[in-house]
Amino acid sequence: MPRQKRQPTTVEAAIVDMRRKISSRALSPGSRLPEEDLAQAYDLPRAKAREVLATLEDRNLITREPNKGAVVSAVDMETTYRLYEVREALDGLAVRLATLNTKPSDWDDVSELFGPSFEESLKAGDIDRHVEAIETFRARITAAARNPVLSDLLERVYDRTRVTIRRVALLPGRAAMGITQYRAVLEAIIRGDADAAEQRIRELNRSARDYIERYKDYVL
Amino acid sequence: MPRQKRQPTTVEAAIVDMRRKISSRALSPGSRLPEEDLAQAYDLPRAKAREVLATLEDRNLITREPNKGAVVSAVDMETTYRLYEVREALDGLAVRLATLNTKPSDWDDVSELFGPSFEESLKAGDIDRHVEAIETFRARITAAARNPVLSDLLERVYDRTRVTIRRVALLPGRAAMGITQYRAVLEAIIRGDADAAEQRIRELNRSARDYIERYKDYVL
DNA sequence: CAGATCAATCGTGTCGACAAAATATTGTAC
DNA sequence: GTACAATATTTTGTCGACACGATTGATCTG
Repeated sequence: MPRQKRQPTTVEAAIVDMRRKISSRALSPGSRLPEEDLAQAYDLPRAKAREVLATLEDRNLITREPNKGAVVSAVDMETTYRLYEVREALDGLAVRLATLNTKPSDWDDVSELFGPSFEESLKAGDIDRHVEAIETFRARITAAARNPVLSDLLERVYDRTRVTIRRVALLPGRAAMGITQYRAVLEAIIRGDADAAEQRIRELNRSARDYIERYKDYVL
Repeated sequence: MPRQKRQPTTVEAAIVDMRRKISSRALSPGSRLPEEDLAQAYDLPRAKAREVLATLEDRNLITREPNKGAVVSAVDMETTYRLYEVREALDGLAVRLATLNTKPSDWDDVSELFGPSFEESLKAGDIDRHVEAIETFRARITAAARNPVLSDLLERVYDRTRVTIRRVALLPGRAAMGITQYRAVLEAIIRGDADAAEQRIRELNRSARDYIERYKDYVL
């Protein structure tokens, strides 16, 4: 159950926060989510807490059963595989659009982020920092794509893969490989080569998916 | 407001039906959707009617304002354009997967549907039949792709383009062009050429989008 | 007649209460 | 101690009532 917080008070804010909590595993699969707890946590009336739950259910983040309540969904291997199939296509489009919509200097700060400090945080075992850099890059790509429909769908997919991403980053060799691949994507974007950029992020997703399949016992 | 129907009684059924009503313009943009009307129409308590509204809002089919209520959203040109950008990528993936997952004989019935009767229904001005054939084809593709995540996202996109599709089919020359293009897609699928099939449905979507842009005053 | 003010109405927002179902706990018998 | 039955508790489901905001229409005034 989420902890107290007296600020949000709106259904939208509660949904955003719950998505974050679920996709980051601050709430783990199987956790129960009583309406009353939600209502208290976000200072909402129970009717609105139910709206939040209905929305989360429609986003496939929780399942609800009549007279039993809501529990956080687990993501199985099959679904993860399907999520990555879709991600490959959507990320590809996002990167393509981002390349077409930006000029090289727009990526100066990301280049900085992907410089030596990218390896350092990894060597220091700071996975949080590593993942955060990647999330920043992806957020920038999504924004640069300037397609709200795409952003919306990608967020729905990310919400269901975020935890897996984190675990994949811990697998032997994966993070180092990721660094190389993300830099390759960024290089193509800066170079203005949309085809190459799309191709490279597709490869990146495929290789992440391969890792997940190979190490599924540790990741899921 | 939706008319009475004493069967569904479940939130899920109400959502499906409302999605259909909105995307088919049985409910036009700007229509108001009072909670009480929804509740009566589907024989639901008001609390569950609110869950339906919350879900429809999250799917971008309606907008709600505090103390005012819900109205059916209009889809503007900009959004339509973005929807088609995403469709191109998702349809491409769906067709690719469908090609890989099927054998030629799986498409016998669709071939029948896309035979001479395809032109006949158009010549007879039977747009409903024409559009229905296309929807059947797309449903088959989605099912053959065997990716629930993809199906889910595509439905969300279709819900927001369905009306436009219908109107595009009425534009001069578009339907005839569509017939050729859909047949080309089907041919590539049957031939087992996933690359060609994906390329062709992407072209199809692009050309539909071009039509929409050219005739936007009549379509939106 | 224009414009402001007020009243009535409609629909949402919120609360409280309780029924109904599922689950957990306790009690009892063997 | 186990198995089963009865009971208590928890949580969802539903209803009714009413406050509040927004909108509409009527009335009054200059």
